[in-house]
Amino acid sequence: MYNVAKDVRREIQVAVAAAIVSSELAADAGGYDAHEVPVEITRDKSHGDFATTVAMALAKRLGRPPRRIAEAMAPALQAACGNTRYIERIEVAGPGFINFHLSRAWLEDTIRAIHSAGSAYGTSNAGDGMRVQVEFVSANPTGPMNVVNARAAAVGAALANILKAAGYDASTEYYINDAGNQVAVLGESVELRYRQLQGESVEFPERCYQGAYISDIAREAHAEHVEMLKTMEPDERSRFFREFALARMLGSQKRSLSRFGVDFDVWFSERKLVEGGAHQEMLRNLRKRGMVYEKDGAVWLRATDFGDDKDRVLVKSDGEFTYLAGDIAYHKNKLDRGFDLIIDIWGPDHHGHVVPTRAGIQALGYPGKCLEVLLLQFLSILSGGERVKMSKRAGEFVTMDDLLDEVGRDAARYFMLMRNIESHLDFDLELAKRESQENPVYYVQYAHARICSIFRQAEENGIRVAGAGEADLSRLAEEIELDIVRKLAAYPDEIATSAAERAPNRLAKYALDLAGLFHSFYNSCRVISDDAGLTSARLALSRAVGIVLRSCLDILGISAPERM
RNA sequence: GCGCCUGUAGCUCAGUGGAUAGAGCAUCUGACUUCUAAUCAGAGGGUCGGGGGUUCGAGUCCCUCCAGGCGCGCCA
Repeated sequence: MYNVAKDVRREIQVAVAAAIVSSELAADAGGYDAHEVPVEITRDKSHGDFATTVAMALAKRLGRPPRRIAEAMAPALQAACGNTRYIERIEVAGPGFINFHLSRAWLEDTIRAIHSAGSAYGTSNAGDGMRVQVEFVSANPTGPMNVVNARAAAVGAALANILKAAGYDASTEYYINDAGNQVAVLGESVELRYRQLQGESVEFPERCYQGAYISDIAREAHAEHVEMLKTMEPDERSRFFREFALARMLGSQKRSLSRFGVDFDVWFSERKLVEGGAHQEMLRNLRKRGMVYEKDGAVWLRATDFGDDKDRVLVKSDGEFTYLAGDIAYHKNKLDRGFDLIIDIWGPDHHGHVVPTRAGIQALGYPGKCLEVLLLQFLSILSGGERVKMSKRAGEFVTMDDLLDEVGRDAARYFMLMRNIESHLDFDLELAKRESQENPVYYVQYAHARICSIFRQAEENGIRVAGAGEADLSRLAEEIELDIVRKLAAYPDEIATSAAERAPNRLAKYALDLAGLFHSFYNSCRVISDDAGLTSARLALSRAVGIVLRSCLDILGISAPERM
């Protein structure tokens, strides 16, 4: 009984379906499958605990007003209440809602369910074990991790956790762009700085990476390999700088991500893909399917067959593969690994690649819906009320490490997650640092710390903390107490919805709302009092809130401190 | 020109076709002899960018217009 709301929903669905069949509506409605009955937790508790809009949904089919339909079902439903565990009474309201008022049993069962499920509470099999890969960040290894990467990291990691909690078989992947031209430019940039360090007067072209980190790597190369470098031939030396710079950049990126608390199941190297001949294989496959043709010395993909507005070049007239070809080969590789669904998180500047890439996998014979691309909007950093100017080319970017130094992991994570992914995010550095009521991350963490504090206090006072099974939960009678349990009961739904909508921000909002309810409760009700029975019940409630808050914070990648 | 995203309270934003559109901040008024005041209680504040449409019902879906951001390479 981990998910009481689900049991309630089922009970209502069965009762409604039975009511339709046994009422005068049966002739017109025909059979009605219980699973089709829409049941939702009401937003406003004056409308009862749950409600169905089935009467509105049937209005068209039956050709009568929804309110009449609801009224026709009401007697049978009311009569059926006696046979259910949870439904106490029903009422028809508004344009045709049927509201279900439940007995307290469902709230008390919810608390007990949370205690027995512990950290597993909230999980479901909504995703039905679907194999999903989430690929995110995948930055070019040509500069340090920056704040845009940080948003992608926070969102991707949280999304993967949410999918897992909702019953998807999710794994995370980082694509290392180690094969492209930009790695050569990176090596060249470091080598030129190195030569400048040696006193040579060489020009540093604009196409090279301008950031100070390039010189840092050059200094490291000098410190560690100066003797060896002296003996190298020019070609050999260029190769050395390319590999050395690449290794240093990757190391630095992994270190930053790890500081941020984000790790990946798979680090996938583009170079390995190229060396394995994936591009040629893809091309052979497309040729066999008649999906490519030659024109102007290039090889073109028939992308227009799949909704693109023009065909796309896969092999340039100089014989090189395009970026798109690499992307298609990579996605073919992913799908061949057995994933049912690939979710890519890209920047909005790549949105033009979505249709061509999908066309590519469709041309290879995969359904287009295997690939879902989430376009994560960029963010601005605000400092002193001003937008901090960032330019990738000039190497002027607020780095992930700067952000971690400034505001810390938890605040950074929360701020990255609080917005809808397709909304621009203004990240206010001063606000994220402030330890005050303006800062939502501390608000949530503080609720958790408070709960821990209550249990410490209980222990010091020698109060025996009973399990939820023993506590007399009927003692919870305050409105705020019941509001909290209603919120806790909605948690599994909340995770499932966040997963289905790919919306981690929903869970961040949920955590904030739950914390708010708890703070309100804390200020109006004493948990530990002379009344042992009431104390026991309130401790059980507090523990349930603590379990759910911790679960939310874990999923979002934020720590749940025991003291603050 | 075409495509994608955004437009909701002074500010930042929630809001899976449902009932009287919500929260935080900011502003104002109150609450620490208390299990943590990084907290709470209360107040004010809205033509959901404009206009059409779809239907029992639209902030939500469709069309159109306006405003802002981004993208439209045999670059990556």
